[in-house]
Amino acid sequence: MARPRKPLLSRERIVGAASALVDAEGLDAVSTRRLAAQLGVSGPSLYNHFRNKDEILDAVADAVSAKVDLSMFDESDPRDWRTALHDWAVSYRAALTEHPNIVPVLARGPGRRPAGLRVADAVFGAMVRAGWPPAQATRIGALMRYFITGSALGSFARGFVDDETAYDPGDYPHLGQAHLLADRQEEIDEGAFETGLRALLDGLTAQYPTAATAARAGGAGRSRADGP
Amino acid sequence: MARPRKPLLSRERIVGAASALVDAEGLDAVSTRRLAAQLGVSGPSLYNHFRNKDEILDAVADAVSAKVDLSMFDESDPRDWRTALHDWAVSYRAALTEHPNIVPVLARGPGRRPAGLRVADAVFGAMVRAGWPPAQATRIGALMRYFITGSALGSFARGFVDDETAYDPGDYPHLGQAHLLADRQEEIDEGAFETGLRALLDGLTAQYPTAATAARAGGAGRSRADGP
DNA sequence: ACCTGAACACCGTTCAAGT
DNA sequence: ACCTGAACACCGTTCAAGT
Repeated sequence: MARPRKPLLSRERIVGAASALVDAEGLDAVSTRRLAAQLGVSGPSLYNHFRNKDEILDAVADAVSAKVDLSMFDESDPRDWRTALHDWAVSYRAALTEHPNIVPVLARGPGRRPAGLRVADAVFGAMVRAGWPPAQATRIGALMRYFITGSALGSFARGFVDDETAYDPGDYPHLGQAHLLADRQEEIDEGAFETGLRALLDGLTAQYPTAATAARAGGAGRSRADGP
Repeated sequence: MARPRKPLLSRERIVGAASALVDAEGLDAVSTRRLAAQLGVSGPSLYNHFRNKDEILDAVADAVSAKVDLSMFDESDPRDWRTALHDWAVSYRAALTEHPNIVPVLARGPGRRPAGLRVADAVFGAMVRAGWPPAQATRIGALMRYFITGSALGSFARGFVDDETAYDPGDYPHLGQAHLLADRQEEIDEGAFETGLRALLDGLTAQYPTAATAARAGGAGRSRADGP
């Protein structure tokens, strides 16, 4: 065929097909050859649009980040950082659990993908506006990410086998009911997420700088070390 | 050569060589052929000891779980669940950051690997002994796992590029200092972990059932739904 | 610029054959 | 039981050739 008058491919089409393949069959099922076949082209064509396969998967992950709702950081009272952080975390987790197979890629870090950066930017900006010192705002963005991606990645309950004999009481004295976890996977993971999120927000609320502690810490102003 | 009088391989030798390869060159560098070459055998020999490559990587991950210190759950005052949970989390994270390349495998879930199960068993048992209702103890084990593996997996700072021009202020109004994060990776990730761990423990302390709430919740005793 | 087929250097896994 | 080489059906990526 050689070069067609109108390009057969685009980054968007490739990312769309790759997303569908990841969702349907998992990360391991994505090969450049299979992906190209679904797009009706030959394997090497993809390399006109992406440098390599990893870049395609990064773009798939970033498309998920792009779906995370960030409006709560603009619209709400900037002083109510707790509610905004809560609603964002729930929205973020929902976006990830809709596409669980790409989470390992997404969890590799936010720093090089535009939508992931937009998320980091929004959280950091909102926390600073709410009165958190910049160094703490950086930490909050990071630790929330840890918890959210960790919960989307490592389904705790999914890891257990639905087999009463799998967990020998001699080896695991407290796991007598563990085989029941497999059945109630979603409920348990969601309960753990909610309990953890509440604990995190309660704990952060307790660390929120009052006027007194802010005055004690103040004076130096924002330094180079406060990031990002 | 065919069959030697003394086996050339063992599961332990294979796991050891695989661990070294993962640590030195990353997950992608592990192929059955390279691994076999380092062990002085041909590729298919591995299949006499493991069903497939995934099982080898699972065993590598489990070897890391086996290094997590669990003694705090036996030795300390069972009422001091907070200190035990803290020390365990620090020990767990330390084990993971020593072998960051295997964390994606480990994060897939604890349910099928013996050392991972031993960890889940110890945490669950200690929380129940400390007075947490079983359903909450399950959640605590899960949410702590989320946070710890999330923090080991997705280094927040590592994701940023050390390039002042990489973060356009038009796109990311609050990320003016983001390129500085790359330099101070370890410090930032550790600070975020510590801040988050403290927040989680503070928040859980606030949720710890007092005698009053325990009495209110009591009566039914432990039910099938409390897992695990 | 954007596609193609051919080619290179790999993969994971199966299997019959050897001791 | 435990290793081997050969073989199968794949990979990601490069590159010259085509329009």
